[in-house]
Amino acid sequence: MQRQESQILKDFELRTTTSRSDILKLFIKRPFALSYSDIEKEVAAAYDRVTVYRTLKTFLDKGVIHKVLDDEGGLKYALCKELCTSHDHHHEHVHFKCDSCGQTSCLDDATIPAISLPPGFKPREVNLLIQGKCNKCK
Amino acid sequence: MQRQESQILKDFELRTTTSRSDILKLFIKRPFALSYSDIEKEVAAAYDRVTVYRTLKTFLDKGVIHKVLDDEGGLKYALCKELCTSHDHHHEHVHFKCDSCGQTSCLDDATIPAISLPPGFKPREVNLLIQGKCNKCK
DNA sequence: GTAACTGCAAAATATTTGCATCCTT
DNA sequence: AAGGATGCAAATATTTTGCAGTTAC
Repeated sequence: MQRQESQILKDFELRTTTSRSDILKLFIKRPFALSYSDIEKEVAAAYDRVTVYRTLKTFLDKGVIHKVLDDEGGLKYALCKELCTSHDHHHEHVHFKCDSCGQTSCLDDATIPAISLPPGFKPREVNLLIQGKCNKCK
Repeated sequence: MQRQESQILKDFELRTTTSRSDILKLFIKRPFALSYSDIEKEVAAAYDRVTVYRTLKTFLDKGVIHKVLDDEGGLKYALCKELCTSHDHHHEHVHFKCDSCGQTSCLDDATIPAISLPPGFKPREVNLLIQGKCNKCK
């Protein structure tokens, strides 16, 4: 069963406002990473640019969404999985960006094998971005 | 022996200009990834912003440097290894960003183990960003 | 000499901040 | 009621484009 927007907001101790609900709905509706401008385009009629910026920042701070690296340098964002709460976070992200359709999706199943680092290096977080052809565009 | 700037430019069939040489020197001098503004700061007195943008773009296009993902979303750049030429490119990048000193370095030795992708996905390029403490800051 | 490169000005984009007003709790 | 959230205006920051003058080959 899919979590409802309002429930998510409550879980993260955020006030329920229409802009937050609407932006959250976007993330639920689209199962891949969204950039700021993707979001802006969808809600521009309803909300101010600044509100979108601030909403995303709040979501990031609270851990509702996480950053997704993009090869172009622009950040994208995606919903954290059910498992993530403010206290318990996943720090391994595997994302796949399709060269054809341009969509970036989270590969929840793929785990990152241990990388042997040079002596003295201590990993805290790992981000893996794979680019290529996705299963729909091959 | 270290490659000279002018030799690198020749190798990539680029005209030798002072701005290109100077920016290339920066990359040689500093063995970690530089952001646009890192570079701008160093050469602002000598060259126009636009020249820096265009020089980086040219270097990227020709394969002299490659993009380095950054957790903040901003792009960084680093020299490609000796092995890379316009024709023969490495498509696996492992980078380590230190939480303390903020420096991002290429881990040339580390290779990325094969990731098992869902059926239908074909990888072309892989970028791995590890964040944590580097060997100097532990 | 000629195509490529650079600098300057300006346009186009992107992001942030201050403040008054409105809304959720 | 009170603090948080929003919208608007405007300040900043970032990146791109056009064009005329300069330079490497």
